[in-house]
Amino acid sequence: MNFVYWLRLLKTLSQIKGNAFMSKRPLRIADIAKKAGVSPATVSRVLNNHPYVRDEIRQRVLKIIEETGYQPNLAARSLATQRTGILGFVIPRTVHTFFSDPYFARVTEGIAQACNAHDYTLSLFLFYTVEDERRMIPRLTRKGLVDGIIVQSTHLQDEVLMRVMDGEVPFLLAGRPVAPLNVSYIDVDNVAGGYQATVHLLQLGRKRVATIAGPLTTSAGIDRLEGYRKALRERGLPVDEQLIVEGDFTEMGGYYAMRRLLPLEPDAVFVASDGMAVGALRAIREVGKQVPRDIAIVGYDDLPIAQSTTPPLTTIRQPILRFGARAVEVLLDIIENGSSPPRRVVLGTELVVRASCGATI
Amino acid sequence: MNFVYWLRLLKTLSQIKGNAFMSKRPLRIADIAKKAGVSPATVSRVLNNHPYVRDEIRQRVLKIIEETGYQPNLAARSLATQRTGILGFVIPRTVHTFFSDPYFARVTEGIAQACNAHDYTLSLFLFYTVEDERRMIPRLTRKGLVDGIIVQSTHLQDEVLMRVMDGEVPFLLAGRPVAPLNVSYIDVDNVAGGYQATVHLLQLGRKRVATIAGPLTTSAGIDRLEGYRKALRERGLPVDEQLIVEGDFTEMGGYYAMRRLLPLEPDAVFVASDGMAVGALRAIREVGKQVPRDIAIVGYDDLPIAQSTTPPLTTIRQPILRFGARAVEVLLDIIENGSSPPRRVVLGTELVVRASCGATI
DNA sequence: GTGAAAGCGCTAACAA
DNA sequence: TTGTTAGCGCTTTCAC
Repeated sequence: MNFVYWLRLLKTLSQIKGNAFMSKRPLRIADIAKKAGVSPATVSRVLNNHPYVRDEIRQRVLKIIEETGYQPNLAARSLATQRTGILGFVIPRTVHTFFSDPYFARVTEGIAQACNAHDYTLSLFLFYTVEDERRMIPRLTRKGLVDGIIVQSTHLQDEVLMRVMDGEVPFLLAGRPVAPLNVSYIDVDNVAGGYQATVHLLQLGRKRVATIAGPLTTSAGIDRLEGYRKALRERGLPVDEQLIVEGDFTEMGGYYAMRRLLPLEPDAVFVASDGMAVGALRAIREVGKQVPRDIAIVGYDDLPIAQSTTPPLTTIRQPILRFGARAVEVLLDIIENGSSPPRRVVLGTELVVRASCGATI
Repeated sequence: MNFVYWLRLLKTLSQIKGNAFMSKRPLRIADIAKKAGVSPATVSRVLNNHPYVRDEIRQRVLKIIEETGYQPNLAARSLATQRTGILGFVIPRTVHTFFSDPYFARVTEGIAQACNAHDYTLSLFLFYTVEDERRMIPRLTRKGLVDGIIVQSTHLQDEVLMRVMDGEVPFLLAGRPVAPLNVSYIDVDNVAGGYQATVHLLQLGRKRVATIAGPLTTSAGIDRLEGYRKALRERGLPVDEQLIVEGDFTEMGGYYAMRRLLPLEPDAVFVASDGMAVGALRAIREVGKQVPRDIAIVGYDDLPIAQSTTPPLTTIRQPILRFGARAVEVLLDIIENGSSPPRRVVLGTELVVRASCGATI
């Protein structure tokens, strides 16, 4: 019994059993048409919910589709319609916190849910090296792979953004671009968020309010800091540049930023992300100071972790899931109706008071 | 100047500037062929690195492709080759911790990196509702969308798994299936990991070693607990079922599990994930006990957070990134060479000693 | 309402 | 080595 014979045997067996070991040829639209005694065009109409199909025939076709488990071949459909039903979510190389910042997992979830709801498939493009970007971007930006792209906003002049802008595929930025580009974006009102947080601390009577900012190469970092400055300015308070330390949205970054801040004896800190706030709490605990008694803390994001720190974090809630969902909706709108004029969607934030700010609840 | 006129103007402008505002028709292979004075077939050969193309011609074609920025239409290629160049990563609805457990973000990263390296695109299928699954699975399991699927292993008899097994698309389970199915999977040696952790605690002289297990509906939960049992058994120690508490891989779950354990006064706990360990540490801190003096802790995963807890976590390191990378490799192998015989890949674990176990380093 | 036929843009077998 | 040609499976005019 030689190998080829054995292979053929297996193949036969698998066909008899009808399992997928070596699968028979998938059904095509023509097969369904024949079984239903209609033309492929009619089956296609049924598939795509076109009007002008006699109801009796529609039912007959649907029944056969149901019985056979027929699924249209998506590659063929894409070729014919010039649509793939896939949306891309792109994280440029310069966003190195995709993993360490739970924020991104959450946004991804929001986008995924919205894709499910709108019957789109989500493709994730995580770039790590220049080589990754060089190879994948050209595909991404040509028709035939994705119908639209959500690009995570990042450093000024990021190459990914430039090339996506230059491409043929509709796109939307997740996060305001740092430079004032004429593109569509969706963002959270980070200035308002930073402002809310800082005002809250000031209203609680704190005198030396410091901030651990996000990376000042990102609009989120810049805007939250701007909100902080605005709050001080409006109340006629001086902005002490020493009390502003830049972090990188990671726990470690928050820890080290807080260590730099501690000798300056702030009595409150607005930390521009919950992740960094966790690190800041650790730094404070290590020197034996108490939160909120000695130092009050307000974070940003309202990730689940904010409820589990000791003490629980007062924080600025971003509607992260809704952010992802809206991003998909806006992108679909752009795909349908063109990218002009650019869409600008800004979602609001909300102060969530817990224990770390020292407010009596 | 009415609206239509204005639109037409913009369109003209955009064409002059050559930007993508309203893009001209993308180039096809025939256009390149004409410019190069060869046939489409030759261009195709160049594109696909076929031999038997005269070098001079190859260069000429490549030059034109370069100049024009031509990119082949992927839908058309997919239709012709019956390959899409897309791999799917599926998270069934019953895995509700995709967001809260950083483990998944990490695995996703590993898979994404490997996809980049192998020139595949990654599609993410996060299911939340039965409805999601009902609608998306049939697509997923028919040729034309993805070339292969990585399915996150989950509860016994999960519907997703059943339907993927029944489909036409090659697949690989991430995580041993709970039931002994005749399918390919990749897993970490969780029994060995649980064993290592428990033995370590016993060797440090701990007498009442408890465990916070993962969900016992998952193979990871089951196997890590089995490792714990095995360690006690081998040393002739009794397994006190009271000292085994089931968690859910979340921080909250770890917290509550530890609260149940505290009255039983264990002097050590093997916690089956770092996330749960963070919760356990919090519960211990709240009752004023000290780690590792009163209670020693060993976690599982070696996520970055393990380095930032107080005290830093001794833990079992899983090669998560490598797990994702290997998963892709094995899946590609299955796609190339068929799913029979089933592949079984099991990666090793490693004990990382930090402070929480009380070992003098 | 329905069917015939012409693509969608690429690959691959076959012929030259 | 290269070109010709026939699909890949679906949608969509256009005619009936």
